[in-house]
Amino acid sequence: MSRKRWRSVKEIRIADVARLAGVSTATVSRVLANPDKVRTKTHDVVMEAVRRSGYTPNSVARNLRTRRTMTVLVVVPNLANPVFAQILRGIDDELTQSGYGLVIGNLDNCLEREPRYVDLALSRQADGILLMNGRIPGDGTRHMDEAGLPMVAMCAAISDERIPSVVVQDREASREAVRHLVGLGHRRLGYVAGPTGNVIEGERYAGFRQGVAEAGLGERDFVRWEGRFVFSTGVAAAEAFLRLKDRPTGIFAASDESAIGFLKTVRAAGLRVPEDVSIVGFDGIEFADYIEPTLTTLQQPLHELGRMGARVLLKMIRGEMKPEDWSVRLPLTLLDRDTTGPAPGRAAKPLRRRAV
Amino acid sequence: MSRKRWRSVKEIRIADVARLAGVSTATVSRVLANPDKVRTKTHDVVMEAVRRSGYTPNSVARNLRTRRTMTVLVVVPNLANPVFAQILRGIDDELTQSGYGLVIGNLDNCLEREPRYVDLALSRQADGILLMNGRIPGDGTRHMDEAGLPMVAMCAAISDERIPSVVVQDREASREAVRHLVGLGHRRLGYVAGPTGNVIEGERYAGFRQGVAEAGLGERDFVRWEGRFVFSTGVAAAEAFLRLKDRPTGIFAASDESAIGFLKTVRAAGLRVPEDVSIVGFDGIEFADYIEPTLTTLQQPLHELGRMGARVLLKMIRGEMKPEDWSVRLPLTLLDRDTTGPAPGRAAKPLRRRAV
DNA sequence: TGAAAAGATGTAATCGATTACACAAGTCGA
DNA sequence: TCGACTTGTGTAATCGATTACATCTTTTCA
Repeated sequence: MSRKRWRSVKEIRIADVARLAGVSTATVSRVLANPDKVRTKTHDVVMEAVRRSGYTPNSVARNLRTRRTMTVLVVVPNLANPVFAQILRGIDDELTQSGYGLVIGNLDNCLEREPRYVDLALSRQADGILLMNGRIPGDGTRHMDEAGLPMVAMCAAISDERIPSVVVQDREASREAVRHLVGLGHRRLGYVAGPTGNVIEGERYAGFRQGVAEAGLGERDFVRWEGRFVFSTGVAAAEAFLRLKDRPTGIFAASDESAIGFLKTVRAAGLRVPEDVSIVGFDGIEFADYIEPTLTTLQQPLHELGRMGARVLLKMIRGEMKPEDWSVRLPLTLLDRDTTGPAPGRAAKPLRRRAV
Repeated sequence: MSRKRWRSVKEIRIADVARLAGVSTATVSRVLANPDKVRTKTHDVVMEAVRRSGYTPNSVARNLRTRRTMTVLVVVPNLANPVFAQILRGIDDELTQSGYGLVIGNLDNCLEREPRYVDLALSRQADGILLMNGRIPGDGTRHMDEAGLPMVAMCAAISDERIPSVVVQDREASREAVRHLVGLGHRRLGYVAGPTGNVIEGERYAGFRQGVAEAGLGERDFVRWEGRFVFSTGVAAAEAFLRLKDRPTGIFAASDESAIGFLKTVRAAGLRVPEDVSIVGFDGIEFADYIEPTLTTLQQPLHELGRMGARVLLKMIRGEMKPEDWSVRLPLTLLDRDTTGPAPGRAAKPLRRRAV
């Protein structure tokens, strides 16, 4: 297929620099890694040679010899979801501080792509993995676990393995969402779900049901629509909602995107929000504050989540784990905005920002 | 700092597999790379040994020996912008098809982070680079260019170098946006800009001014607000807009996010869109269809852009470039939705989807 | 001043794969 | 049955850095 393989114009090795500087390769290496282990004079000569030759160390060779890459792999289920961009920012900040690099693997919602990234790490291209893929742990993760690869789960419940987890309190937050709706007088609820089998969805749904139970409501007092954490799920759920004879008045969506999809669709059908129906989202993405009415939602501490995940992984890589690092659970904040209001035939609104 | 370095439980090398199978390492390597170059019997014996030992090749060693990584680096200015998630999807599709992997480098809007990623590639951790950073080419890119590293610019105008570019027709599309507004009777315009010095911003602004000129308007017939491609820029621009005595009626924002920020702010101030002011965005992100009113915008062929960029880079890596690959320019589509309408004191609306 | 300690540098082994080359075994036609 | 050819496998060099150890130089201090 290929006519001629592409070749670098100049390919400078450490040996070339050594020759140019009149020293051994060991010295060049030392100048670059431990400048204080060589004489100042030598240092300057070598650095000059480095500059003149335009030398850049071949990190593949270095990684082979040192047996580490100073790189961490982050597996993201879907980059199009703005939630992950925020988390990645937190991860990156923490890693950079410690001299580590970051490689992002995007699953694009296809679990079939997972092995590709798992291999990347197994084949020593990364020193550790941050898994944000909320799947039930399968063969892939098991292999990594057996291979002893440092790894942190950034979604609930994989934690029952020997894998530490850094997560948000999905369950408690979902309960709070229900409590919020019930507090406004809503007695008939709707739940716009995430992907069935997803660990995070499982937590949020569990919290929702817990809230329902605590309100003294039962299985028949709510409707559940399956889907994913995307706009179109909200649209589909709303369409189903609109076909109901006895419609819920309080909706909890497991993601902001689906909440927004729902919102748009019911408004297009002529319903008023929050007068006819109240909606609570989950995530706290920036966009939720730019729609009309602004979305009541549970804000995740995304940046902090990223930082904590990276911090725990680094500890694991360095063999510095402490017992309390094995399970970190961060609280969320309820942003009480304009898509929630009293149930039809009720009164005013409470405060604005409340910790869960 | 670190108490004890973490160590893998079992570290299986190709030599271990060879011993287990009773063959040489060369044979194991061949079984894995060219299964048809070995006897079936041998193949089975080796594969069994691979399975039993749980061997995964060390790709760092392989990369060193073969002098390639089968990996491409993509430098993204800001992952939080949904535009890039879409482009990445296209890139990934194309690369996967050719057996290449993808590493994402996020600049997070800090140009200072660029050298980190440039080094990544210079140090042979990637076989090529896709640059989406719309900066004027600086030292970083020059080094890569000199090192002969295959690289494709996915933003306008770096193309005057020896670097191929795959871009959208920003300038033509912006002209079209102005033409659209002018066609609706708007004679006083506003331009919500991207970052000054950014190549893409330059193109879009040039197109805007070209459109203005073609409409027979002059420098005093429009206002320009500086900013970046984010929500808050739109908010700030709208605040400035609201303070004007003689307000424009047709606004062109260089990104959907800033258009949405603008929209929200002017509506909050009591203006009606499009009755009082029309707004055109640029990008065609999914969100733009979920706000109210839905945003008129120029839709980029994001997936296609990604595929083309990757395709050209692969050609470059393989030394298969043809003259027409050096400059690819993709057309956009004007999505005529609900934020644009006749200038105050004019009539109806034209068609819905128009190629630029 | 001289012996021991500390400091600077060089030599060569090493990381774990791939692959050119050599060689052995098997196949074929005359 | 013999060489020519094909096929399969092993030996060892190689990719480009790092680093243990040896060696040589300088400093320190009794």
